[in-house]
Amino acid sequence: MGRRSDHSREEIQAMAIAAAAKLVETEGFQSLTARKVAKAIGYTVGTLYHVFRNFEFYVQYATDHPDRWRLVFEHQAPRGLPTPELMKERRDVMFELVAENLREIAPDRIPHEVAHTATALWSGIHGICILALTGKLYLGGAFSMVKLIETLVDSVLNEFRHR
Amino acid sequence: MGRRSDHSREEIQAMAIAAAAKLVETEGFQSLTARKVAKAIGYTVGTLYHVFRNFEFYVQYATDHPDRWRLVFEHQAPRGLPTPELMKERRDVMFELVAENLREIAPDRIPHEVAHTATALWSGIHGICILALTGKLYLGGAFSMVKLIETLVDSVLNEFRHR
DNA sequence: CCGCTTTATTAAACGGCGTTTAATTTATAC
DNA sequence: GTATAAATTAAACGCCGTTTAATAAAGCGG
Repeated sequence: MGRRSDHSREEIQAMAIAAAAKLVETEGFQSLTARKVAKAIGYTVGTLYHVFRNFEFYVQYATDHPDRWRLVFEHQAPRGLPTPELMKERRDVMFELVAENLREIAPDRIPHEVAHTATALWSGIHGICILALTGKLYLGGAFSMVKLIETLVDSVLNEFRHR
Repeated sequence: MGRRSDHSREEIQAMAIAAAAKLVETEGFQSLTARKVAKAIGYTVGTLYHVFRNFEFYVQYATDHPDRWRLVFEHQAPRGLPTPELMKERRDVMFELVAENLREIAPDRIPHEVAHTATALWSGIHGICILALTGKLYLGGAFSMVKLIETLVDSVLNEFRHR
C-alpha cells in the first residue's frame, strides 16, 4: 500500500483509457467494468476513482473522440432475445410499412428513391427513440419523443412529396 | 411460504408488467429492476423468475406490443439522475451549433421551435450514424451514410424554412 | 537527517443488482 | 389420507459502482 508513483496521474488515465478501449473491443461495451479496467492496468478500482471522477471516464473519452463513438454504442443483444435473423425479418417488415406509405404518397418515384427515403426516415426515428429512451434528450423536459418524431416524419414526408 | 395461488401465472405476469410499466413512467427505464417489480406486486423476486424466464420479461413484452411500448414511453422524461454537468455542457454546445444555423435560416422562429427542430434533427442524424456504424443499414450496400444524412437534413431544413 | 504534512494506493465495506438454489408450504390427484 | 407436484420464499452467489479508513511513500521545512 501507499504511494508508489510508478506512473503519474496522466499516465494512469491513459493506461486506463487504453485498457478500457481494448476491453470494449474484445468483450463489448456492456461488459466493461471499472474492476476489469483496474485489473488490466495493475491497480485497484480505488485508484481509478482517485484519478477519474467516476465511471464516466470512458464516456468522456468517447465524446472527445467522436470517430470512436461506435464503440460506445456497440451493443450486444441480451441472451434469449430474438435471433439476428428474426430481427432482420422484423426490420424488413417494418421497413416495408414505411416504403409502402411512401409509394402511396408519391407513386412516380423510383424504387431506389423510396428505399433511400424510407431508410433515412426509419433511422432518424430510431435515433430519437434511442436518445429519448436513454435519457439523453433531457433539455429541461421541454420535448416529447412523439412530437420530435412527428416533426421528423412531417419534414421527410413533405420533402418526399414535393420534390 | 408455499403455494398460495392467489393469482394465476398469467395474472402475476400481467401484474408484473403493469408494475414495470408504472415504474418506468415514474422512475425511468434505467432504474427498473426485478426487485422493485416484485415488491410492487407483493411477491418476491424468485416468483418473477418462476413466471418469467428472466429479466427479459419486460423487453419481450415490449417487442410483442410495439404500440403499448410506445405509449409507455410517450411521456418519458428522465426524472432520474441528472446527467453529469460536463456531458450536459458539451451536448448544449453541440445543440447550439445546430440551433445557430436554424436561426440564421429562419430568424422569425421562437426559441422553442428552434430548439425542438434542432433536437429532432440532431437525434435523427444520430440514428443514421448509429445504424450505419453498427452495420444495421446494409440493405445491399445501396445507401451511403452521408447521403442518408443529407436527405434528412434537407428535409428538416426545408420544412423549417417554409413553415 | 528528521519529523510533519500531503498524497497515492489499497483492502474492505456498503448497498444494489440479476440469478440460482434449497427448503417449505400448499393444492391437488389418487 | 397420503403421496406428489407446484408455488413461494429466504438466502446465497458473484458481480457491480462507489465510499471510506488505513497505511505506505513522497516531499518539505528545519
